[in-house]
Formats: sequence, structure tokens, C-alpha cells
Amino acid sequence: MGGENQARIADYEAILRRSGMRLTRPRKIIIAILAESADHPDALEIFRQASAEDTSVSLSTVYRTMKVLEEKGAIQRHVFEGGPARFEPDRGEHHDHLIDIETGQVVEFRSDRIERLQEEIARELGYEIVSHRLELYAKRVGKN
Amino acid sequence: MGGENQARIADYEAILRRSGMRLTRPRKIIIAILAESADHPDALEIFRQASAEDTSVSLSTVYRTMKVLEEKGAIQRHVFEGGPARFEPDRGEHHDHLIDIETGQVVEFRSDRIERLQEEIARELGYEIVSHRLELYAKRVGKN
DNA sequence: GTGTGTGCAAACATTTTGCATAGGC
DNA sequence: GCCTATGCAAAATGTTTGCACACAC
Repeated sequence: MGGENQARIADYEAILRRSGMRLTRPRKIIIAILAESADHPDALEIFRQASAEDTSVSLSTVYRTMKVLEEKGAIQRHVFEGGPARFEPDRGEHHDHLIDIETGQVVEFRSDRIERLQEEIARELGYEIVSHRLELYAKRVGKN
Repeated sequence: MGGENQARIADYEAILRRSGMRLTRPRKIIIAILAESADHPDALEIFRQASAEDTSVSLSTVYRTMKVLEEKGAIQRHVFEGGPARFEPDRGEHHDHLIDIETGQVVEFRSDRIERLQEEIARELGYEIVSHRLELYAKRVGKN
């Protein structure tokens, strides 16, 4: 799993280099945090973890780095109901999200049938889908 | 169409009265705006229209009224990609949204098949859906 | 050395809130 | 007349930006 993370870190770094961007200390730290995190952290969470590594990293830099990484296609930004933007590595495979409303945990899923139905609906309405967002806010069965 | 609006205005007013809330001048104005608007206005837009009617209506009151109406189930609040919250009358029939990314126009649609698939997916993941959100960001075919 | 990236503080956009007063019932 | 609802200004929240300096290349 260390190897897994290393691989992802290298991916992020390759993307930055390829775009002619500098591999600065704050960016390295932020990238490492993204590579390690299994969940979908928000900017503040990333900032906190980065601060633990190097107190001088600023929240602005976290936001700026997120923007750059998003523009380069390295990460995706999601804004779930009510909350701040949360980030996840963009591994190219599209998926939707189920959000556990009790814990905030995010479960990824994918349904080709739903995707196809969406296309169909848009077409019938005279539109062409550019992007879409499907979020299920749910709670574990058996609880409560 | 005037009659249509009258009917909806009466509905809103009934909801407020039933909940023991006062039918104030700002609330009447805001309700009339909601009843007339075919699209999904945001707080500022409602505020602007209300101001035209009575300059003394404040933005706080717009927000407070939206909150009350939402709590009583009279309207729904949606936050589309990037933008501020937008509001629409809650007519009880659930639907999803297609947003024209060029104009911001909102088209409502509904697919029982997608609804069922969502339920199915949640169940398989061990969850029970509390609410969900499906938004298609699209552009008209033939354009561009 | 040059220019991009950074930290800091201030600005921004949206929404909420405390408080004294106005106005529905 | 009582108590809810309002206007105003201030705060809160999340995010962006201007500026002078720092540091990756």
C-alpha cells in the first residue's frame, strides 16, 4: 500500500511537471495527503494535515493547489448538500456518490443503466449532457 | 393564468396560517413572487423583485421566509453547480433537474426507472435512501 | 536570475444572527 | 397588548485575490 501511494504521488507530480508547473514544498505535501487519504477531504482538512507537516503552509495555497490540480484533471471537486467542497483523485473512471448522512462517509458507485437512462432523457428533451451529478443521501439499514 | 397564481398564493397562505404564522406584508409580497415565477429564482432575485414592490423589504427577510417556507414544505431549495441556492414551489411531485449550462434555465424531468435503480443500488450497498439529487448539466443539441 | 508560487491580510459571495422596534393577530 | 416578524448591521462561512517576498527551475 505504501507502493500504491508512491505510484499516485508520482502521477500527480508527473501531471504538474508536464504542465510546466513547479514542484514546490507545499504542493508536495498536499499531493502526499491526497494520495494517502481514502475519503474525500475538504480544504480545511487538507490544510490541517499539511500544517502538521509544515506549519507555514497556508490555506490559500491549499485552495490554489486544488484549483490547479482540478484544471489539470488530477482531482475532482464535489460539493455535497450543505457542506464545503470536497476533493478526490480523478482516476478517470466516472462514478456517482452515496453519502452516509450520519457519518459523512462517501461511497462510490457506478450504474451503466442509470448513465444510459440519463442520456436518453436528455436526448428526448433536446439536450446533450455535458456533465451530471447523482448523489444519494442515505443511512445504513437497520440503524435507527 | 392569473387564476392559477391566485390559487397558488392561497396555498402558500394556507400553509402559513395552518402553522400559526403571521401573514405579513413582506411574506405576502414574497409569496406572490414565488407564485408568479416560472423559473427557479435565487434569494437575490426574489429580493430585487420584492424591493420593486416595497423598498423596505430586506434580504434577511427573504432568507428567513425561504427557510420557513422550506420547513413547512411549501418550497424546495436547490444548490446547482457553483451558484447560490435557488427556490421552487414544492408541488409534491418529485422530479430531477436538467440545467441548461448556457442559459441557466432549469428543465424538470422525472424517471421512475432511474428512481428504482437508485433504490436498488442503495439497498445493495446496505443503505436506505433519505433523499437524492440528480442534475444533468447540458446544452441544446445542434448548438455550437 | 527570472518568473512562478507563496503567505498574509483583506475582499468577496452567500447566508445567518443579535438586537431593538414594528406590526399582525 | 402580546409576541412574532422585521430591518439593520454585524458575524459567520467558504473561497478568492492583491501584493510583496521567497524559492524552484
